[in-house]
Amino acid sequence: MKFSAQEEYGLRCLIRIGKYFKVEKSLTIPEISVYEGISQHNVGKILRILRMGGFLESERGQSGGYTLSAPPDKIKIIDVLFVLGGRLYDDSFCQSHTGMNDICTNTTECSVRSLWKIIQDAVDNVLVNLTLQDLLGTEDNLFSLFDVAPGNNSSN
Amino acid sequence: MKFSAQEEYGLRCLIRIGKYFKVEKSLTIPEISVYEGISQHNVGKILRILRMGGFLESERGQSGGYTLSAPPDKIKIIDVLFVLGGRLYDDSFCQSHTGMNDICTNTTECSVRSLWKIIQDAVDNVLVNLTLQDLLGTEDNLFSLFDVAPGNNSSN
DNA sequence: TTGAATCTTGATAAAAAAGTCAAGATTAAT
DNA sequence: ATTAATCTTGACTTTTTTATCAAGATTCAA
Repeated sequence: MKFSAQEEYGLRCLIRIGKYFKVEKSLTIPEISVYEGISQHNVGKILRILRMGGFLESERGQSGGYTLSAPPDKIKIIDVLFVLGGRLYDDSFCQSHTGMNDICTNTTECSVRSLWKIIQDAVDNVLVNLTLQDLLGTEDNLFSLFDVAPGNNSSN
Repeated sequence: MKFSAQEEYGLRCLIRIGKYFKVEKSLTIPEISVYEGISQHNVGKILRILRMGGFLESERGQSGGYTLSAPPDKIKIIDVLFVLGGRLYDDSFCQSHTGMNDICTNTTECSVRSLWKIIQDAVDNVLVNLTLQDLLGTEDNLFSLFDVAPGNNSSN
């Protein structure tokens, strides 16, 4: 169970652009590349995905660059992650045999699918109200939303 | 955010073997291959991982095969998934700069890491008390553990 | 209108994951 | 002992994901 590089980099680029929303400054691919340590080509590729997903707007030309297509508190992280990396469990998978539980109980596949669905629900529950705005503040702000102690990295 | 094929197949193989635990029957690679529709070679590769992780025991020879190394209610799914596919977020990553929140707040990387950690915690919370035993029953049994309606596949 | 800076796109290359293969080692039955 | 059935291991091939490249299109300023 892993996040893809696209999810990691995509979210970082979006946060980076989001930090400049309130000063109405757009960011260029070279700028983001330097800030995030991702190659320009890769930044371009990732921003294309975010743009086509409706989260960014771009302007060409000498004074071009990328800006958010909506205020940070209107951009839902759950939607962003879906565009960047899909979902763990897609309901449509088992729609073909909804209610046919006699089949599902005999296949280990459906036991596993059920577990994936439960995990997906747990993740959705975390993300459902989370917006880009929540990721623009300090780390502490984010943790406090979920009652997680900031410095609880086990030992040390 | 995806589960790997190894996680999916590994869990299915483990559940399959677990279903025979109470009748004390071992399963062979060819049997599991047929049951789960996975090639024999791939089953062998996956079972090796589970065996080295301590969840399975194997016996060679003409009457050989695989059995659980412990009763299903003693095998924690969280441990199985860790061996099969690692974790979303590893605490050791940020241990090097615990408390240095002034750095973390300036890098988008740490905003994202914090989100990964929160999601990992949510998943752990689902898995912490889940054992293989819970996956051996019917689909309904599993859903009832988490208050999920069995037939809630949105529309249809 | 020329040039420089930018985004855009499809094709290509590199890396990682998944799956396959072949040869070997062990065991039990005959 | 011999044979047949099994697990074991490392190497190999294929597929998917990730990252790079090159050529093009757009915009602004001088």
